[in-house]
Amino acid sequence: MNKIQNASEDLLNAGIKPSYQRIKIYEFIIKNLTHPTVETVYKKLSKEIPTLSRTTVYNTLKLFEKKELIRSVNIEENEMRYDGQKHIHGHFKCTVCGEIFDFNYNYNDLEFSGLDDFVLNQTDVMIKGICKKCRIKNS
Amino acid sequence: MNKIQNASEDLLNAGIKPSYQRIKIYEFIIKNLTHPTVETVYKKLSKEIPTLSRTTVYNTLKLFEKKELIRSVNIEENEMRYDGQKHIHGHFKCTVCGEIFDFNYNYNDLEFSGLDDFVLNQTDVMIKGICKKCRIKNS
DNA sequence: ATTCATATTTGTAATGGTTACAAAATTAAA
DNA sequence: TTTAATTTTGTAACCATTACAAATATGAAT
Ligand SMILES: [Mn+2]
Ligand SMILES: [Mn+2]
Ligand SMILES: [Zn+2]
Ligand SMILES: [Zn+2]
Repeated sequence: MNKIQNASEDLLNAGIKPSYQRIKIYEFIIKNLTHPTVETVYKKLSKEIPTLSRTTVYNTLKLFEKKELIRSVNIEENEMRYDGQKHIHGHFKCTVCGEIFDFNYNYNDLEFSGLDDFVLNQTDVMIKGICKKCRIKNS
Repeated sequence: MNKIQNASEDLLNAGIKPSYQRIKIYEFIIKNLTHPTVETVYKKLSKEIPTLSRTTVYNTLKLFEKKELIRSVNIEENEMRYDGQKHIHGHFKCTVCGEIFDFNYNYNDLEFSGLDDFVLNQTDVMIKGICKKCRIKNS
């Protein structure tokens, strides 16, 4: 049922004016689902947009997140990462290679106690460990 | 079955030499279960230990975490928090008042897919929303 | 087309949490 | 007491992020 839309339409639907920079940043995020940092987005897009500013990337990604177009991933302790996938899923960080993997879990299986009358807006499940590749490499 | 121990014994059991500063920092963390920041620990203990250095607090809390005496909580995006409670529990951050609440969930209810042959070392469940007090206040 | 107001982008400076580092102080062994 | 090892301290550096104002782009009104 997902209507295929282009970047401009997505931005307009979120109430964001689709400027050139915003379209390019949005397209990068939804096409590169590797949880890139601001610096990664900036470096890659700078080749295409030589005048691009880091501040624009920071502000634009923050704007996208506020408008719920994308999500931020905070598993890295020092640097923010962004995620173009909006469906509920968890993140696994390999402490050896640093890569961040997606995984699925059933949100409805989670029962919380101690949060009566709280409003729950966003749930994040984060796991740290060793990925398959690194586990085998260091046999 | 938990044997009641004093701070020195806990530190020794973890392989940490119980210096004066380490004992005080450890006691503060296990007695103040409000997920304090480094700055909070430093400010409070400075009254008791006027010569205390921020660096000591940073290094000591990092050491405690590595030796699995305490846990770090990363739900605050800019500042690290520390937690003297080691049992598995989740963290809720109120986006209005900023307070961080503990909640319980059943770890065994969580079934992951996509992590076959991965080594899982640490799981964190974090929720953002509005706490009861703030929800009522802003009726 | 020109003027004007608004929105967006840009570059630089400042902020703030954290880390690096070496000197000072403490502890323990010889 | 010497000596070496450990711990603590204070300062400087680091670096991701934010603040801010100038520059640029957009769009409507005249
Ligand atoms: Mn993801
Ligand atoms: Mn806790
Ligand atoms: Zn790995
Ligand atoms: Zn609250």
